[in-house]
Amino acid sequence: MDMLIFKLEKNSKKPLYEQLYMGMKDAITHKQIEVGTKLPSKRKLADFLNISQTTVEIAYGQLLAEGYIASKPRIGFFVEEIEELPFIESKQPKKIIETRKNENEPYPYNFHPGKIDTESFPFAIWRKYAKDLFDFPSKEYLQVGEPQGEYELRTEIANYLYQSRGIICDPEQIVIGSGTEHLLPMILRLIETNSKIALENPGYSAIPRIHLANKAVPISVDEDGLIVDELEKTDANIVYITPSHQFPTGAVLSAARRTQLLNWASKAANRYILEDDYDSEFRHIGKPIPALQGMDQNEKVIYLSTFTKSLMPSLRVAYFVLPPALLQSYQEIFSYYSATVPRFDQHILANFMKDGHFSKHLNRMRKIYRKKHDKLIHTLESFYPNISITGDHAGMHILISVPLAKLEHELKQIANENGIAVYPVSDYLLKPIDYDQPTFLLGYGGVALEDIEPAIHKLMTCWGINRNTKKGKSHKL
Amino acid sequence: MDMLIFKLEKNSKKPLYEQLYMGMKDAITHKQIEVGTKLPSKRKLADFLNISQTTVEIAYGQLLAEGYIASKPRIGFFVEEIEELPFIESKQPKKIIETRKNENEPYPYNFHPGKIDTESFPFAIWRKYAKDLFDFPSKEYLQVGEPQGEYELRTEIANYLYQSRGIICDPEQIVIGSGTEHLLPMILRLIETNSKIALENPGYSAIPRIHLANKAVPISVDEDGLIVDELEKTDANIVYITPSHQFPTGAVLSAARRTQLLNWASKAANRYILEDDYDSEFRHIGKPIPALQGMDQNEKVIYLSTFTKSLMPSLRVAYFVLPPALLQSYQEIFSYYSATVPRFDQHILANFMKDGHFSKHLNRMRKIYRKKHDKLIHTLESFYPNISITGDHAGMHILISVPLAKLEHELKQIANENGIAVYPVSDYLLKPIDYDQPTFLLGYGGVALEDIEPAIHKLMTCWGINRNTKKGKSHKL
DNA sequence: GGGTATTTGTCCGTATGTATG
DNA sequence: TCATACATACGGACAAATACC
Repeated sequence: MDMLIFKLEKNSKKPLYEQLYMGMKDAITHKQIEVGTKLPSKRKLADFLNISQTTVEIAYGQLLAEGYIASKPRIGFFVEEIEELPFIESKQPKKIIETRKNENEPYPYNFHPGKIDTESFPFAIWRKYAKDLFDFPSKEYLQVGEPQGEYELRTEIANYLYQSRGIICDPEQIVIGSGTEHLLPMILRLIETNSKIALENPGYSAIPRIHLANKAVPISVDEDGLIVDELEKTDANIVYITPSHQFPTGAVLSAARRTQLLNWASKAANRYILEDDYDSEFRHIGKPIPALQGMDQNEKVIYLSTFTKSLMPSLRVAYFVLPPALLQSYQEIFSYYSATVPRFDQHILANFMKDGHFSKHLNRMRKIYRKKHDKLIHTLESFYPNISITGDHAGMHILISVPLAKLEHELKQIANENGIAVYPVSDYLLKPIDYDQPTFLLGYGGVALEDIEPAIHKLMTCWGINRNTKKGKSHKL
Repeated sequence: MDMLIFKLEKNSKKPLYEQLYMGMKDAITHKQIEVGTKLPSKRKLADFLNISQTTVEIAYGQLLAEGYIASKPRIGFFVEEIEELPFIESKQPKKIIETRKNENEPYPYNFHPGKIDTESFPFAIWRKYAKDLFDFPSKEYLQVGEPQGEYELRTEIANYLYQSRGIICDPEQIVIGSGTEHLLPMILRLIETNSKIALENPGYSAIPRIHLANKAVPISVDEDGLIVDELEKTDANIVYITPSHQFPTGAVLSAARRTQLLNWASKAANRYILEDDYDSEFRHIGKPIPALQGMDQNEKVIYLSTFTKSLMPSLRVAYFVLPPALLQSYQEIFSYYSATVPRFDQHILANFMKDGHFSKHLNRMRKIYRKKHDKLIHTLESFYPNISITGDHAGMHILISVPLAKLEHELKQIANENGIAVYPVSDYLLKPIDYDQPTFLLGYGGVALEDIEPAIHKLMTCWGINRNTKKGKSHKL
């Protein structure tokens, strides 16, 4: 062993013990030191290398923990037999084709309806809660958690739903999962294996694309929301609906339609309403629209929501609230499932909510989105009065219809080439609808406030829509 | 209308407009105002109630937004037609079943095969990576990520698979998701909508329980793993298999069966093999068993694995590796999906792996599990030679068969009452199999090293199995 | 039938208390 | 502590529909 030479650089950024540890580990794995060899004692090696005993001790300790060497107290350290994972020599050199998508946002102005404003996220607070959790970690949090999600988080969600949406529910009724898309199949399975689901048209496009293409029934939407008359003519037994702010048209399900829908559901035991309340937090005019669930006397509404818009999309926390009558069958069927959101994230979020940071954050974001909304509406109305706007008042996107004789995807292409991403409403159609004019979603969540006006001007310029310099008329409600 | 009396309390904590809104909403829903009635004008009502016009205006605006009333500009507000709400009298009052599991571990000795050793998890290092991520957070990480998962993590997984399992794949082939249970339906959909899946019997019980109950075909398992002859007699086109360490029997799929299985798959275009390599990291004797995927020349193997055993169950990170031929259809079908693991966790894990902590941790854990494994085997063999042990050599659990004339669930019950959790093999049966003797899974991941011997003694005592005090024979490899 | 005053919804500016940072 | 911003509430300007003479 005295043949081994370790290159230790005192000025390296790597600590000395790590250099020593790496050197010895390499020597052992490359069989430069025979198995069973006694290593030099801490004192000897420290003297030889002109470093402290402690440094050697740390390096040896690390090797010991990982099983490269074994310690015989008062005798010495000995090299262990290694069964490290084998390096399988492959015939061809390892070549991994780099086909990675460009991470850089290709569109300077991206009006994607799913983007949120990231400027105001309270990273510092979030980090504090993450840090707190790991500072005094519960080792139990490493193990698999409750299938419905952590009880602490479900409690906070129940409180939040009561205070902000008037929904009275017990944490037991809540099921947490990573994304609406993954909760839906659970709900479908829960109700009936051969359920037929009705969807809004246009509507949230991921739903039909995911599982249900063949069984999904499209139902039209007008300014009062889903046309329940149409639903009544189908044989669907489940309806997926966004009553507070129909996606993407922004329609609010009217009171008449609400009762009609609840009546429809009450007429058969296997009929259920899936209420997706995805962005109820952001209503720019008046109070939030009450949830359908609150009117439900017959346990026919399954309330579904997420933190995607209200906190961040990347956390992937969604949840649903089961009517008590469905609880038992849920527990029978899904006791073998496990919650899909990491437990640490669930507890970070739960603590974040518990201390009131979530509602504060919501208040902050409401203001920000309202400002962006107002700016966008104002820009469009002042300069482009020929463009009709629908679906404002709430959420993080609007719909615009432009008086042009081109196809939506042509206009989208033109916009894209000019660095602007817009999203044709036809992308959200389950069944074709003839729109009088090309219609697009403009999500303003991901566009900076100061970028909104320039972005709109650029968009209209590339579409060949002239700016109306006359002082625009005012916006009608 | 002048008959209606609204109780407005100026000093109430509820704002005036909300009191008015609630009052009118109640009146409308309870049919106290007839449909079509013209409501009093803003000014009239404001005068009458001695409040401001604006207050009335806001209340009317809210009712308008929710569709209880309609506005005819310059004429007035009119009550809309609303159906009566149904109310189905439920027989029993709604009561929520309090089913929260006791958070405290009810079993001092829990041999659950899914439990891991939590004592050695490097919380400090993990916290450091979490902290680093939030110290200089990329705001982009709040937005939705790539559907397949973060490229950085997929790169690390590809490197890891190459180095530890000899699997050559591109990060593009990897899809990350929260748990095997959620990735499986994706794979099934990818291959064929009407796929029929064959499962090992006994096998990972969650699989059939989750989606596939009616379509799943059980295939028997012997000491050489899945009996491929049986598979060939079915019309299944997908087989889910754990070749390296069959769950739960521990059998290794023999070389002969491997080629037979690959040949089976090559005989039809829609045949695929799902190789679940869930605990290949922990093999206690000899080199790791090579992955089936490495033998596959025909792009018929979809490799599936997770960090559940190797890191922690609660992180919920699983992934699969698609053969290049399936990549395109994946991207067509699932481009609208989003990855189900929070981006922050993905990056923490990626950085953790990048800096070598994952392989360090694996080396450390291998050593720990081997010690527990050896202790468990040694205890059983020394003191209870009548108990036959199978499925050792790898993973984090073994199977024991006890020479008792009782039913498995009776024995389980007895054990539970004595504070010991054991898991009958019948829990993992898709189709009943007659075992000569009651057989149980003993997972030693979650039992402390020093608890193993006392736990076994206590278990055997409560089952009435006597300790053999003769010095036990040595364990045969 | 035409002119005018009134009523109406809509829109806007502003004062006050309160919560937020 | 102080400044800011917002929710709430108030009064009034405007234009369209209506009623009245």
